[in-house]
Amino acid sequence: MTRKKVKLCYIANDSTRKVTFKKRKKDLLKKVSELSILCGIDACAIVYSPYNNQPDVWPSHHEVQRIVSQFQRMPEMEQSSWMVDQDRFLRQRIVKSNDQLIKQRKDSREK
Amino acid sequence: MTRKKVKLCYIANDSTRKVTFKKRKKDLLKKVSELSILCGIDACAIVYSPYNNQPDVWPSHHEVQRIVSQFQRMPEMEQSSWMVDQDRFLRQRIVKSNDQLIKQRKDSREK
DNA sequence: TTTTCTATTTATAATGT
DNA sequence: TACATTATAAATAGAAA
Repeated sequence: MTRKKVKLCYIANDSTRKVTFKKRKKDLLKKVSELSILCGIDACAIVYSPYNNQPDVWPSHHEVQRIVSQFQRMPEMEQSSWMVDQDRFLRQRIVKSNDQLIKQRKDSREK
Repeated sequence: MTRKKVKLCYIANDSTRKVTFKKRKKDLLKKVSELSILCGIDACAIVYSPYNNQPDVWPSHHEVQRIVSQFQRMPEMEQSSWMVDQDRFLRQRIVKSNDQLIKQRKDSREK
């Protein structure tokens, strides 16, 4: 993208790929942060890599958990708006169950 | 950032904020995609907004589910390596519980 | 309102140390 | 190997349509 318009495909060279990863990951997380602040919205990113056992995330691990569970409460089917009014009872059970999990994790941390 | 070095804080004006959101969200998801392709890694992003009921995500909803469940199986406490060997039973219960939730959702979809 | 334009800032690939 | 520099590509804020 500079000195040469890079082709968007897997970087074969190990050290080049690592350097690119580190730089782009940093800038990506910065962008997530900026979007969230500028627009006052919830956003998160999770980036796995062979260089860390743990993924790099934005914002904190804890906040990602919150946003992710919000995401998981809205099953894929709702997107296409089939079953929207059906199955309400079951979805409520899922939400409740998720809340319990979150509480469980919280308790576990505090222990 | 151009014509003026914008201050990194909540954009008060509604229409400006919406325009900025749409542009930056598009570019953010593009960046996630590029990082993933260039470096051959798993990454995902979830962006909520008041403009859509559903969050904007990258990659597909289904892939985000996969990455997110990978994330959730690695509790926060493991990061700081306190309680790593403690509390194993409880964590297993959480994982199991989570698996049940996923199965529940799957069943719900298939119903 | 939303889209297009563009001056300027930001990101970044290659190179240097 | 990792960090600093720099020339160029990409993103973008504000204005104009």
